[in-house]
Amino acid sequence: MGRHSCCYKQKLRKGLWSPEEDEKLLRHITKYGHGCWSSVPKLAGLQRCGKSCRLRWINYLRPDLKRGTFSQQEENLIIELHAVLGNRWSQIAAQLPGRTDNEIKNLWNSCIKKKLTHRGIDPNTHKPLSDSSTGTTPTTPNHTPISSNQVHNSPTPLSATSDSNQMSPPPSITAVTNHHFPVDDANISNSSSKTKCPNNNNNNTCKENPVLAPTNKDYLVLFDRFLTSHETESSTSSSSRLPPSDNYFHQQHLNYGPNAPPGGLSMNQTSPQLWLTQNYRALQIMNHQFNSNSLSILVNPSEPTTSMGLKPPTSAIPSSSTEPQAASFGINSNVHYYSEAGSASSNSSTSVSNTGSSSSSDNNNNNSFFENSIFSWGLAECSPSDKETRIHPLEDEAEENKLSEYLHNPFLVAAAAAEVTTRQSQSPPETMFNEIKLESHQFLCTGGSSISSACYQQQQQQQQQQFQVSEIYAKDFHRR
DNA sequence: AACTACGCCAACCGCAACCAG
DNA sequence: TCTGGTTGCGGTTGGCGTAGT
Repeated sequence: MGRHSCCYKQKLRKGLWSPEEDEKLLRHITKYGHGCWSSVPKLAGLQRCGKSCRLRWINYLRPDLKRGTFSQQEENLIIELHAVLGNRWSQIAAQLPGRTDNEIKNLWNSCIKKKLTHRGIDPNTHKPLSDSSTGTTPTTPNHTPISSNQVHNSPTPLSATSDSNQMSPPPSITAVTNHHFPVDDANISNSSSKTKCPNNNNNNTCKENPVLAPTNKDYLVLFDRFLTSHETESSTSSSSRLPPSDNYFHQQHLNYGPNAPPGGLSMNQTSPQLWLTQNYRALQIMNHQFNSNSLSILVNPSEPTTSMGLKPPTSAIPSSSTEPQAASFGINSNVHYYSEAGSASSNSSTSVSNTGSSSSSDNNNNNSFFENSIFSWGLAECSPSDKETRIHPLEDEAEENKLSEYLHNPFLVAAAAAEVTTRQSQSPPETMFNEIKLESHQFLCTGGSSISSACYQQQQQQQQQQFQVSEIYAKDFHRR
C-alpha cells in the first residue's frame, strides 16, 4: 500500500478538499482545461496530486453533474444495467447523464444491494436468492451478465415495491443529503433518510459551514416547492420575476437561512426561472430517462464515452469554429469540505461555482474574454504544442478578475441560463454536449457584462416560453 | 448528555490499459 | 520491443453525521 507515484515527489495534501482548493481547481480547469492531469496541481497552485485533482473534478466539480438523490427510475435503470454489465460502473454511469461511477457504485453498495437482497434477489446474479444459493456464485467477482429478459422478469422488481421513498414525490426532489444546506422543512426532512446538518432544528445553521450556498439538490427541493406553489400562483407573470439586482443570490441565501419564511422560498421572493434553469437540465435528463426504454440505450461500443462527461472536442468543435465552444456550470456548491481547525472557511461563498459559460462567436470584440480565456475542454486532445500554448499560469490578472467578476455575477448567470433554457426547450438537446453548446450561446446577448434592452425583452419572451415548458415538466413531475 | 453502532459518501489505493519516446 | 508516464477503473477505507440506547 502506498501513495500514487506522483504523491511521493512532494508533500501533498490528502483528504477532503477545501473551498479554496476547489476554487483553484475549478478556476484553472475552466480557464485552461485540465490537459495533463499531472500538471494541473502545479499550474493551479494546489498541493495535490493530479490523480486527486482529476477525481475531484470528475466526481464533484464537473459542470454537468446531476445532484440529488437517485430517482426510482434511475435506480431501476442501474439495476437493469448492472444485470447486463456487472460492476462496470463507468459504463453504467455513462447511461446515466450527470451521475458518476463513484456515485453509482456507492449507491449500489449502500442501498440497492440491500434492497435487492431484501426482495430476495441476489444482487450479484440478479436471480432469486433461492436460485443463487443452490449453486450459483453469489459473490463471484466474475459477474455473469444475464439477459434483459431476466431483468425485466425479475420476480420482485423494485419499482413495484412499497419502499417508503419512492414514487410520490420523487426522491430526487424531496431528499436532502450530503451537505449542510439548512432546509427546515418538515416535508423534506421526513422524506430524507438523513440530514447532515445536525443541531439546526431551530437556528438553521451548520456547525461546519454556517453560511452556505444552495446546491443543486437544494434547488431540486426548492423547485418542488415552486411547482407546488406555482399551481396556485400561475397567474404571476414570469417577466416580473427577473432578479432585481446583483444581490439576488444573497437574497436567496437569506431566504434559505434562519429568516426563511415557513416553507422556504415563495414565488414572490425569488426567481422561478432561476429555479427552472438550474433544474431544467435535471428535468431534461429525467424526462429523457423516463421516456427511454432503458435497455435500448445500452452501451454502444462504437461510440466511446467518457467519464468526464465531455465529448471529445475533435468531433464536436470545429477547429475554425464559429460554433460555441464552451460549457457552462450550474450551481455546484454542495461542498462537503474538510474541516480544519481555524482554517475552514465559515463562509463558503468563495466556493460557489456559479460560473456561467462562454461563447466563441462572430463577435470577437465582445466576447474576446471568453474566447480567449476559458473552457478549453478539448485540451487533452490537443497536440503537445497546442497544449503548451494554451496551458500557462494565470498571468493576466485583469482577465482573471474579469472571470471572477463574471463567475460571481449571479445576474449574468441567471439571465444567461434563462436563454439557454429557452433554447433547450425549443430544441431539445440530443446529447449532453449539445446542452453545453447550447448553453454557450447565452453570452451572445450579455455582451459579457450587461444585458441589452433588446435582449432583455427577448429574454422575457423566452422566459415566458420557458415557463410554459416548465409547467409541462412541472405537471409531469407532480404526476410522478 | 454520553456513548455506540450504523450508514453514507468522498477520497484513496492498486492495477491495468494506453501511449509516446 | 521496452520503458516510463498518464489515465481510467473498480475495490476499499476512513470520516462524518445520525439514530438508537
